[in-house]
Amino acid sequence: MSPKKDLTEERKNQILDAAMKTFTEDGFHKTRMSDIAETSGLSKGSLYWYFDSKDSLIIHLLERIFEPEIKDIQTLLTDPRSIDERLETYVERISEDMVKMLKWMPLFYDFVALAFRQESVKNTISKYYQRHMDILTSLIKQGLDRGELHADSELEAAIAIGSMLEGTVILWFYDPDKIDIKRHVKTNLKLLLQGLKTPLNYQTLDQDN
Amino acid sequence: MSPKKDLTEERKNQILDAAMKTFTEDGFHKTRMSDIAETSGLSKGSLYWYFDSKDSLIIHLLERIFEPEIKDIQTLLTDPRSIDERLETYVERISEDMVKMLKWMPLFYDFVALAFRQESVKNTISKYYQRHMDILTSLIKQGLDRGELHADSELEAAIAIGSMLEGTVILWFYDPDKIDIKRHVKTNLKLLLQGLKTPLNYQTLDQDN
DNA sequence: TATTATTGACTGACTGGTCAGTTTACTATT
DNA sequence: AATAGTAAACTGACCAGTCAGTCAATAATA
Repeated sequence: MSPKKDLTEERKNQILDAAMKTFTEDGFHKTRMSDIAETSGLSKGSLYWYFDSKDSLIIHLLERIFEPEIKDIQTLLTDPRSIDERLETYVERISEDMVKMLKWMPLFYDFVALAFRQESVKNTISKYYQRHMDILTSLIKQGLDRGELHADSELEAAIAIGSMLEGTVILWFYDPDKIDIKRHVKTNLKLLLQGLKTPLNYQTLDQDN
Repeated sequence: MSPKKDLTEERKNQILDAAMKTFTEDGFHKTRMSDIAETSGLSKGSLYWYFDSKDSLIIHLLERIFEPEIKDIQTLLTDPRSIDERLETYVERISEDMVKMLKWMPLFYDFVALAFRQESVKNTISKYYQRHMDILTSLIKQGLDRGELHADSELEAAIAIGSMLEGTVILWFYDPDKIDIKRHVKTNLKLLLQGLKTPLNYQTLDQDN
């Protein structure tokens, strides 16, 4: 018997959209709640009707960013193709997501910096990272079981691919003109797969030249 | 002649030490100039005697962090050993530096986040990244010229190694218990070198797209 | 009318940077 | 050796704002 139609979802989205935009453009710290209010078309009081605090917006935004990305790649676990092909598809999807998210990078790095001081932010980010790595590790495990890849452990290989992905974005940030994320992620993966296909790759390195 | 002994260097260091400590512990934004004054044992006015602003402390701190690291690895360019050995030494030194710097990570990520909004911060970070990559690229070029490695370009290979290094730190942050920076950097490099020693590894890449 | 939704003026704690004035440590003069 | 002179080094109260969050009043709806 609500006396008014429930606008909660719509209003929350209005506010989160506005927060995402202003946080990205002006930075989390410089952004005022009144800026978000103005951008969202609501009043400052309404922001506090739907959200507890400025900080609580962070967690909700992080979830909005990560959730769709994860769902997308989960399908690869039951894909019938070879590991090569699937890993290639995996990093392709990830790098496409990354490129799409490039515009939100300033926002994301504000949050990473905050994660060092706020347990809740750190936990949210780590949780999604964990789910990513789980998928990647499962994929590689399948490759090892089938003898398509060679590594001491699926985790080691997953870490190699995972750090390559994360690192490429950082390098892009440091030097956007020189780094083409999609292209470099692809060549970097080939290099790693080459290594992962060579038996004995973790033993001593010196063979013929 | 100056009527007083020049204390500039000593005082600047006092202030930068205090800034580094408080920025790391409390974050750049939460740290007050009065906190730095208190920690340094000087007054707030003195801070402004030696530095223009709170922001200008960032640039000076970044330089203090990066400069010694760069000088250390430059010696590898004229080292007579094989590329394998030198690259291994390279990533070992870098990862040792990284481990030493782990305690300053919160500070560093505050600065990375700031780099998105402040050209001067971004330029300082990019400049040092550039110098790192130049050294790495030269090293790899030597390997290609001698036929010890195979890649389309020394830059591509340097980017592969560079992103792996940066990415491993990120992964450590997301999951410090699972990631051992020194160990994973080492195994990740082995994987990449394995790929870089296999001829023709970039062959089929530039066709599509 | 009862409940939910919305508003924006208001509060009070907080801060980067300033500046008028003080202290310090050295030099020059006697 | 004592004194005066001097510029650098230093101080901290103060200013002019800023902002997250509150709340009393009001609107809209069932």
